[in-house]
Amino acid sequence: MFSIGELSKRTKVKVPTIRYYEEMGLLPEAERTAGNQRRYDKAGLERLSFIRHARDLGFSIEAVSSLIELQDHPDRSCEAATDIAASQLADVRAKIKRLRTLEKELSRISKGCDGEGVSEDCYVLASLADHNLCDGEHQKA
Amino acid sequence: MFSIGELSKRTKVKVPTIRYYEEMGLLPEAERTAGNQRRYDKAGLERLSFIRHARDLGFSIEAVSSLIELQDHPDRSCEAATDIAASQLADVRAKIKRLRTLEKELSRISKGCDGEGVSEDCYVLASLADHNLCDGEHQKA
DNA sequence: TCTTGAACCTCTAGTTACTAGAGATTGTAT
DNA sequence: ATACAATCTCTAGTAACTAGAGGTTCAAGA
Repeated sequence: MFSIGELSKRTKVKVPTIRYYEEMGLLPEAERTAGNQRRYDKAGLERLSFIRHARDLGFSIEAVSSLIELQDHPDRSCEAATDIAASQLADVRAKIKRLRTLEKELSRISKGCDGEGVSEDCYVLASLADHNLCDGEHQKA
Repeated sequence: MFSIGELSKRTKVKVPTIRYYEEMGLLPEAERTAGNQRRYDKAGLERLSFIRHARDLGFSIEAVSSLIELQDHPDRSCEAATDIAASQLADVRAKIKRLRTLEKELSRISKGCDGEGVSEDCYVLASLADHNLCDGEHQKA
């Protein structure tokens, strides 16, 4: 059994974040010492590693919650898990796509001004002011 | 002079968001009718277009604020503007890089399970549980 | 001119996933 | 026994909005 600080060190998840996960229900309520401090064992470590891994891959807390639920029921169909992963993948791909559009446009705009002149002549500012100066395919929607 | 609803329609920025921008100082306080409703003119429209354009490119409110400040002073050096743009570009590129790593890993994991089995045998869940099953280069840091 | 209903007003609270800090208590090493 | 790092709970803050309550104003038709 080890303390929350020790768990934090081993998983590289910050102490307040661990408490937060507990509050959110990702981690079960930890056992406590007589003095009310949390104590963890191997199971706690493994679960937190799972969470951290999933979070690192960009899964939302809610998604992680569902994934844990599934992991806790080895006999259930894992369709939901693959769905969640697929949806996360689609999400990531959509974000990449959008960011690439932004990158193109930002890069083009950036190149238009070397920063040595005054605002009035700045291509960066002019581009922002006038949508006609850009490729115009970077709307949010 | 036109209403906030009209401004919203023309810029595709939602009404509450316009009010929010005013509160944040991105938009100057609008003129009001006798009955306290906001009225805008061409200048307001142009400024909001500028904001929307910058936000679409991913600039933070704070960055937009600085950009506006510069635009309001045509005689100042525009170095800050190009710096902001360059930093935003770097940011976008960093995000793309990270997302590409995630995409690779998620895609690999996703392919490992077709969702027809049970949790116990699910490669998605197993990968999350055991970091050794993945390429391991997708930490946050 | 009167009425009605859409549009407007302000204010508060909620969203995501934490982070920071205050003030009090506990664990552990000397 | 004592000191001090680590822990505890609780509140508030972050970014950039969004949603909703409860009340007022504007504009168009009768």
